[in-house]
Amino acid sequence: MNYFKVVSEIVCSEIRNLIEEGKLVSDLNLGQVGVETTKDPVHGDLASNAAMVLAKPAKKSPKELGEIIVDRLLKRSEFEFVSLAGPGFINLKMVPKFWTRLLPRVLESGLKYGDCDLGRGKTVNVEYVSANPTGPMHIGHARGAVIGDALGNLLSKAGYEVSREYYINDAGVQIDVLARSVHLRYRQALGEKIDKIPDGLYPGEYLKQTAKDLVERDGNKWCKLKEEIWLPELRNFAIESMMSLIRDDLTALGVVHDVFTSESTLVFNGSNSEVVNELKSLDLVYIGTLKPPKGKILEDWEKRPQLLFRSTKFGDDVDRPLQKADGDWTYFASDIAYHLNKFERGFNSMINVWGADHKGYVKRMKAAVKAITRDKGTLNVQLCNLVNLLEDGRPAKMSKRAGSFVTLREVVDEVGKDAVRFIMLTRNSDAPLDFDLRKVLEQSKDNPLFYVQYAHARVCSVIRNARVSFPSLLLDDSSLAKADMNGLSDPGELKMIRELASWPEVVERAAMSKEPHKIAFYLSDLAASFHAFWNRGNSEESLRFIVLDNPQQTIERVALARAVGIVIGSGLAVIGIEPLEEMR
RNA sequence: GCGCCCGUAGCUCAGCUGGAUAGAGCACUAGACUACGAAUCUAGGGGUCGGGAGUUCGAAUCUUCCCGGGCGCGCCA
Repeated sequence: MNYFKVVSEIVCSEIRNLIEEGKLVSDLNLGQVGVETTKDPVHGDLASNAAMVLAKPAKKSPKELGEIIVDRLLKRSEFEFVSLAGPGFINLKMVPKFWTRLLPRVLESGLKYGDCDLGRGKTVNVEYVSANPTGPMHIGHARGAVIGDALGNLLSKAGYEVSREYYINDAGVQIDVLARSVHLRYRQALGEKIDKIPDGLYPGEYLKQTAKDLVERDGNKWCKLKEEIWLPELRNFAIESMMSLIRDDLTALGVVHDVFTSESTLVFNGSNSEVVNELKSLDLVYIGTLKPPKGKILEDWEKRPQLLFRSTKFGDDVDRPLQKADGDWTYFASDIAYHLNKFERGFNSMINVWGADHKGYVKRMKAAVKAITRDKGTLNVQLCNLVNLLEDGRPAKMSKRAGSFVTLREVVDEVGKDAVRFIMLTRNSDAPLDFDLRKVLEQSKDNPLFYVQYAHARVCSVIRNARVSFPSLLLDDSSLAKADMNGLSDPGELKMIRELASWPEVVERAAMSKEPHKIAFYLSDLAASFHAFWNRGNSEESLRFIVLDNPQQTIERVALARAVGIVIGSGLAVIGIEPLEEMR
């Protein structure tokens, strides 16, 4: 149920009637006809562009056509007024009842209100976080984690079957480095004196625990052996240990995944060579030499023939190497195999949430997906930009522990997971974001999470107080849904209802553009309308939610408040936050 | 040099995928509490939407060229 569509359909059906009656030419395409909200209330609630977009094909001026359509719409009971304005807008003001009858629907649907069938049950794979298993997560990872998680929630609200996935990059040389770093800490744990972590190894203290766990499991078994002997086992042990760290971090943030796919498993199964053979058979692979990039000095550049994928055939700027000089597959080759693997598991539609530093990688990956799925699969990449961690407007001090950065865990412990989640969604994902550790704890409207939660808490407070003032009234959702809502006619009330009415549209738009931050913006707006109306009750008692001498009005206002609460809850659910009943 | 992203109020940003007089918050100014929780709200000033040209009924939005900023640019992941 999306009222934009309802009204748009009313307009279209009247136009179709006019066509049938021969008053308009028959070959009009109504696809562009729609309605939108108006900025200025004097223009009514909604405005349709019908007269403007159809003027040319109808061979009439927008004004002429508009008058014909307006004439028809005036006969309908849904509108309080219909008028032609400006360059040809058809302004529509709905009768209050059109809005108020929405409330029972919200109350009955509960948190499901706003769900839509945009996805029509189609499956979509959302891959996010995929942080290298070489250490705990930091605040930058958290942004991708939250965006991916919220996007998953959003798409499933919009009717998609969502699978959430984490790709474990456990095959590259960085894992060897990790294993060596663990071995060093391991020897240290067994009493060897280590003065300084050599360059090129991970210095993080978190590896001490991993080493301790290894000692506990295996004693000094790996201590004196050659690297060739211990490397494979320590790799596995280290990956396991790091992934358990990361899983703990994700849990602390409330981020979930359905599937964890390991790169090394794919490599081990030969998926990489398979996929390259596949590309060869499609004649998309050749041995060639790339030109050195211009405008960038590469000291160690040498001309070298390489195994290249013809990504330029699919819109990339240059062809891309699949194999390294030492014969290993490039990360790109693995990634092609991985995306084919996703496709073969039934995901035609794939979304990856990546850090903005992977921007240069997007074209080649899209090209590869196009090639390997023979254009049946689509890849969509959501890039997320940097997070600047601040403290009172200044860059936050880095953790004192050597070789460490501010970990996600430290931030979550400091401000809570809900604050992290909400703030991560207060900016478009590809814009850099300031995250101020002080501000997110402030109990003021500077802090959007607080502002939204406060509105929800006030809703709960209204209901609690109404039960005390009117012990005999039934104020559960289904009873409220039966109330006659005709008393709701104040502009502030109707504004809130219109906003509630637009929630399904907001969900649909956010899902279409894959921008979960739009949900956060919407919630702030809705909260503002609620706070505004609330405050008018301070100076004008008749505008309070609870009107002591008027139980009927109280019921209707409580129903409205409750509906606001439901929609806030529904939006917070997308973001992954539990609404609060009180804030004391 | 090439590719992508960005430039909107003093600051931080929205702007519903081309709509009417471009909007919020912060800051500034002036107001509203014997409280349905004032942790909030109301009002006011503040703009050549980086610049020029184009597309059309109509452009912050689309095209193009400049200016300014960010990121990326074999064998790292």
